[in-house]
Amino acid sequence: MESIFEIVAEPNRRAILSLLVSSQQSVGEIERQLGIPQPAVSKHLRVLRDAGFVESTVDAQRRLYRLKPEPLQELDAWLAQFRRFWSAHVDALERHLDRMDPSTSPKKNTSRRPRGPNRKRDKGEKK
Amino acid sequence: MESIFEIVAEPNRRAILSLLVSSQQSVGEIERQLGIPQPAVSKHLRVLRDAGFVESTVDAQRRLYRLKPEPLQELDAWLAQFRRFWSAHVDALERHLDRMDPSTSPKKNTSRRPRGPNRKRDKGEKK
DNA sequence: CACGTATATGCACATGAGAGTATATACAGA
DNA sequence: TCTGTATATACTCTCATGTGCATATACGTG
Repeated sequence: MESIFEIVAEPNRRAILSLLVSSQQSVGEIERQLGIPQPAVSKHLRVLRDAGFVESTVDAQRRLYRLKPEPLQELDAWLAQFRRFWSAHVDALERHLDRMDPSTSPKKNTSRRPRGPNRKRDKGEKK
Repeated sequence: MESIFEIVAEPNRRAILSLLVSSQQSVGEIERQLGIPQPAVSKHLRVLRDAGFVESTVDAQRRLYRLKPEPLQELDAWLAQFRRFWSAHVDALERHLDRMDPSTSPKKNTSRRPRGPNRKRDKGEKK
């Protein structure tokens, strides 16, 4: 199991992660809430822990699992390269709609669209 | 091939997406830049197109592929549920560092930890 | 029309991963 | 120590998927 992307590709693992975002859970609690057989839960948790998505502490016979942020932030970092791209698309869509029906887009500027060489989008992101 | 997560789990597909973020490319250009055999490129592009990650236009014998934003935004939307979580972790780290060495963190608040009701950890959280 | 280029597809194959079942390990309580 | 609970692991099976290779299709040019 190589990349964090493959880890997250599994639906049950995504469900587990979504469960853990609210609070830590024991294996049994995860099992009951998701309806996944216990060995499957343990195996997925194993994968998630090896990849750094979760960590566990021991509470008697129970193991309490909780989220760790780093791998998810890595995902976010990979996705970041596309944000500039799709915000540009939103801009284009807005301009398009603006041309078709001015009443449907926000009234920020009722007149012409602000063309020119400097269109600042990207809300302060670096680079 | 079900979910957008499985689509993105494949390293070559991620490479293709990253290539396309700068500009549209033909199959041959992708092939050369990534060193992937042409049938493999075509197959991955097929998967990406079926999932809505890319679209293509015909230019003589070439097909020019370009990115589409929606599936990537879906990924982003899924990740969104964890942002609150990891920003809370950053806060905790800041508080921790603040306690250890006040000079390393910004001077916004010099006093004790300010967040009042924010401090409810999930210690007693159960059902 | 024949040929070269560009891309897509069909097929066989190997590999890896998730599911299911059974079992092992750890712990608490009587 | 025996028993029940909680979790982990081992093993097998099945299936999907990526790859390689060959080939098909599409298009432009001479």
